[in-house]
Amino acid sequence: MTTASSKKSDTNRQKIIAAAFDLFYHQGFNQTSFSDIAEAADFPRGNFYYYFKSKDELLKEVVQYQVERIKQMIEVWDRASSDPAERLLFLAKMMEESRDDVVRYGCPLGTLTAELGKTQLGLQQEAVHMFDVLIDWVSARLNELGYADQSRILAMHVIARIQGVTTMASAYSDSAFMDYEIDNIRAELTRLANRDQ
Amino acid sequence: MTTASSKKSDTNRQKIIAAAFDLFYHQGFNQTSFSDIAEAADFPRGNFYYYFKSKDELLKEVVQYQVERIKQMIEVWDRASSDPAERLLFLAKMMEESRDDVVRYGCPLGTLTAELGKTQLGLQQEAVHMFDVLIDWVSARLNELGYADQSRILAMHVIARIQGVTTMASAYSDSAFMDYEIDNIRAELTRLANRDQ
DNA sequence: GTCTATAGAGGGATAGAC
DNA sequence: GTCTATCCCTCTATAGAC
Repeated sequence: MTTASSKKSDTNRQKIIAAAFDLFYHQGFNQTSFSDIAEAADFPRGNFYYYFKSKDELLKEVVQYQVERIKQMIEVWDRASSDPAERLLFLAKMMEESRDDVVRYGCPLGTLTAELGKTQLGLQQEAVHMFDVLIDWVSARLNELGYADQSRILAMHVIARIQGVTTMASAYSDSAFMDYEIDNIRAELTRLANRDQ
Repeated sequence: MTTASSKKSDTNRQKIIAAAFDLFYHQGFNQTSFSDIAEAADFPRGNFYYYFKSKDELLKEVVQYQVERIKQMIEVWDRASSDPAERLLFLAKMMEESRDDVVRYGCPLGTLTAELGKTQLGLQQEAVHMFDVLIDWVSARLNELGYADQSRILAMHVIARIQGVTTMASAYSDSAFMDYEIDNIRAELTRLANRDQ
């Protein structure tokens, strides 16, 4: 069967992937067991291997799921404005909306790639695809603003700024610091947009 | 015995703590087993509980060990200059010196607190003491530069900048980005020192 | 296609011989 | 004070009943 099917097992797969993403975020990848996932997604523990070849395979699908979610988020931004400067400011809005989760658990992208970077480099390379989507988009906007060959490293700089904020805000459970830095980042995005190159 | 002793068991303790710090950094806390530590510090696995009550207890001592090391690093900086602006620039030098390790494994402070923040908040609070030492010191220097009540949040900002760089540089194994951002941070430290408040 | 049972390895922690 | 042996638990993964 080559066409997309919509069997019950497919919706189960989706439930498992969504539950796994939340658990990886809240507990870490290596600290999340099949039992945890089975309980959260409400299926028998042993069924896992009917849906996925291995835990690594699950991670790859979780990453793909999150990549799609990030792309959808960006599509919403792009529909809301066609001005590159305005579009970039949605990064600050994203930080505001995820504030409480970030203060409690850190950034789902940053903490996952950091964990996997220790001893699971292959999986880290998969997880980095989540960052790629954001960086590609920021880079494209900066390119429109005239930054040309500097756009990619500046995009990484912007994402790094955000990562630093999430790390310290969650280390100290400090929402006020997060708010303070969201303003700082909004200001830097505005400065980037207004400075002629 | 109330006076400090220097038995063989004390040097063994130190060996274990140093080995555990390296392993926690390279593998993560929860991914490091007693077997790993015993092998690295060359002592029998079962002896662990002669030296430490539990793995949590070991972590606390590892944090204290690292706190002392950071304090020693700062003492060297303070001896090398008495000018607050010059002193702050040692943060950039620190990044240069740890560059290769950071690109490979991330920041030992940031990745440890991020891991523990997921499900071991008590241990995270211990680990954050490592950040406290740096932030207190940066804050004191900014205070000398006239930032008064802003000095603490600006100190957190500076450390957050560094954290963001380590996260992205290690996610992408990108030394060039790290170098680029070390220059950025050096520039920001200089700006902070020169702007009158 | 769904589930139970369990294998096999490795984790933290303990008891007790020397 | 040092080390061996081992307990009990949980983990990933598999075999095979239904």
